[in-house]
Amino acid sequence: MGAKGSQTKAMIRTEAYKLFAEKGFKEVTMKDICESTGLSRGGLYRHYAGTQEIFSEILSEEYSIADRIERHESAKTILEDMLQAIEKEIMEKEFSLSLAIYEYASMGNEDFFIRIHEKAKKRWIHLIQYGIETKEFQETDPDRVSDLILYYYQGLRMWSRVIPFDNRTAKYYAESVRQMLYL
Amino acid sequence: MGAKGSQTKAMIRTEAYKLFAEKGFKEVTMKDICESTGLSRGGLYRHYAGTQEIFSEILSEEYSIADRIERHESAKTILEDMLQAIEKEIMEKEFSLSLAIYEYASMGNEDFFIRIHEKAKKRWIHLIQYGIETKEFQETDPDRVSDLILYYYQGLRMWSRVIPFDNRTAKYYAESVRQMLYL
Amino acid sequence: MGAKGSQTKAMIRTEAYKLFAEKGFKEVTMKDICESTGLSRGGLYRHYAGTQEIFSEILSEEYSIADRIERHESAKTILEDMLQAIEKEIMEKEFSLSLAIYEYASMGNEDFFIRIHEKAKKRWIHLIQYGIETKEFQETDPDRVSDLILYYYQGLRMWSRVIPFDNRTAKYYAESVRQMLYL
Amino acid sequence: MGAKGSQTKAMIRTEAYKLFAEKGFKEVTMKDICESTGLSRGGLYRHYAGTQEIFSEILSEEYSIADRIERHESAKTILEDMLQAIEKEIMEKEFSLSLAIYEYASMGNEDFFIRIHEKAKKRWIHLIQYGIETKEFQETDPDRVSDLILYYYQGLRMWSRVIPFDNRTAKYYAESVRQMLYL
DNA sequence: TATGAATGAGTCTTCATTCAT
DNA sequence: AATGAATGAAGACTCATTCAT
Repeated sequence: MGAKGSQTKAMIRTEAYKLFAEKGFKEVTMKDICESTGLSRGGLYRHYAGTQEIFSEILSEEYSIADRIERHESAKTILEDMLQAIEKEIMEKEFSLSLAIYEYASMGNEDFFIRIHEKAKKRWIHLIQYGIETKEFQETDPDRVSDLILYYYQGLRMWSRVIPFDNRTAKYYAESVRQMLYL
Repeated sequence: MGAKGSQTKAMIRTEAYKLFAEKGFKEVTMKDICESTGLSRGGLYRHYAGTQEIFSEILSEEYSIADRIERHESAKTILEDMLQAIEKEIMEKEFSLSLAIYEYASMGNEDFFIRIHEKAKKRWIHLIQYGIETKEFQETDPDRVSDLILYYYQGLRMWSRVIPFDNRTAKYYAESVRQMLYL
Repeated sequence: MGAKGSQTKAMIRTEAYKLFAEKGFKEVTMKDICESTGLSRGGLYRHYAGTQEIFSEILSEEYSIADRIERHESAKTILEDMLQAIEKEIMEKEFSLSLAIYEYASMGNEDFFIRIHEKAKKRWIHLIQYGIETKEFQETDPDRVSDLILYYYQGLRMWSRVIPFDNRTAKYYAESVRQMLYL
Repeated sequence: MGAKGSQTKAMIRTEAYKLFAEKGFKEVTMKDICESTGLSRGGLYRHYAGTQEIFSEILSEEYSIADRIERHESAKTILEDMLQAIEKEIMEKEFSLSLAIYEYASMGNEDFFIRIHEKAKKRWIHLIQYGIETKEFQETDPDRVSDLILYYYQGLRMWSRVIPFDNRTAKYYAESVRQMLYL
């Protein structure tokens, strides 16, 4: 695969991302992607064998970005950075793959998401424990609180597609997390 | 519509429910429902014009049940009843329409769900305010806390389809809500 | 078949007539007729085995009426009566079965229409010959002129469904026929 | 669309023409056309979205041919050419789209035919006026006579599908028109 | 006679996928 | 690499027709 090929693949992913964000996973067809990219049937199939393959590459990209979050000094700084990132994501619902991810996961691709979820949970547990150690956070059960933080976030993320949010809703999230953690 | 007709319709809904719970909304076809019910194509269409119609009748049933929750004496009793109902629902994921509902809502049927959500939120706000008045609950912001309770629940409900929960996860929910509210 | 039965049949024909006039023969379904008459599927089938059967009975009625035209004294009087009847029919296009008849005839029922046409032609030839004898009409070829009169009429009748006529068009018909025949 | 594509489209039109001529518009299905052309369902739909689309392209071809009739020197020559073309068409009923056109027009596509009819009428009126000027034709009302010529032709054309014509019938048409026009 | 539930065949339409070019 | 024609399977939907009641 030469340089041109990987450029085309990247372009396909970019276009497909928009479609998945808009319509979820199940409703996007190879035909749709042909039309968005301007490629012919055969041309598209040369790069990707189906929507699953495209979507799973998009996800890998997504989550490798999610992993890139770096560590700062204080637990508080890290927390505030994370909250800010989440708030932004919730409000930019037009770019959210939440429906697509959920559909995809429900179609027999649970494993990938279990792994993602476990990773995310570990990160939160880590952070909470660290904050407790540095006396920045309350003494709480890190396992329980990370569950709350994660599923609350998932709930928000999902329904932001459906329910028109004012930014109060996103603010509440940050506030609730702070109340759970800060002294 | 005679007795036989409405029996058949009820049977169709029962079978369709299982399919929607299993595969979500988009993936269920009229053909699937034919096969599950043992009806012919024409026979099914005599009763329902499409999956949308069946699903929306199932939802109406569902939510009219959800509305039937009555009021008890103390805020605490009501809360515990609600938590128990939720816990049960999360663990019985095979009966959950969550994916189907989410897909259906995302397909241009937002209004119905906004209304449902508003109703549920009002119910929680009411309960929280009532608990504060009776000195059973802490002084909190009912709006914010009800958001947390609702979206956390939605997140759990959704991902319970995908992530294998131990009952710790459901217990955490109840515990977190209690911590947010009780003195 | 009791009195009630033949009443129901007559009612079915009346309703079906409207449908055939509106949509032609091919497009009318037994279901349509059920709905128009308010009868159930089984109820309708008890009386008629299909749209063909209904339509052919309607036609028999139609043409037995057409045959009922009586003879008057002078050729001129008879001609004027015929022209008037035709003019009326052309303008009342909403009651015209022309499309339905044409479709029906083209579906393997030619014989019936050939007979009808031959009868009509004979009638005109007769009239023209009679008029020539009584010196009311010009000496023309009755065979040729009756063709003109009949097919011109058919053309008008058909396209009156499609092309919006002013009554000039119908008047022209009468005028042309008069020019062909009168001295 | 490459050369192969437009060849296939032409082939589809050719085959569809035969079917429309044989069965009218309403009775021809995409499946029929698949079978005639030897194309698969998807293959056919790649070129045409439905019978309407195919038929309307066939009509455009038809009538663009009809428009191609050129002007000659004398009114008489032109008239005789026209009559000959018409006579030929009437006798070649197996190639006549008359039923199909009539059905199609009656299904809400009146406009197209009104325009066609108006054009044809204008052409006849022109010719008649020209013939009167050149003293080749009698002084008649061009409007009225063109109506006669056109609707007589339509009537003939239609019923030639149903009634077995001897060529006398077609000859009569020409003769009648001549009698109406020539001195 | 009449009802309306049910059947099954038929048509429409869309897609994933393949393949010759 | 890319095109776009073609396939065939799948699903939606409609109807004529039958049958138990």
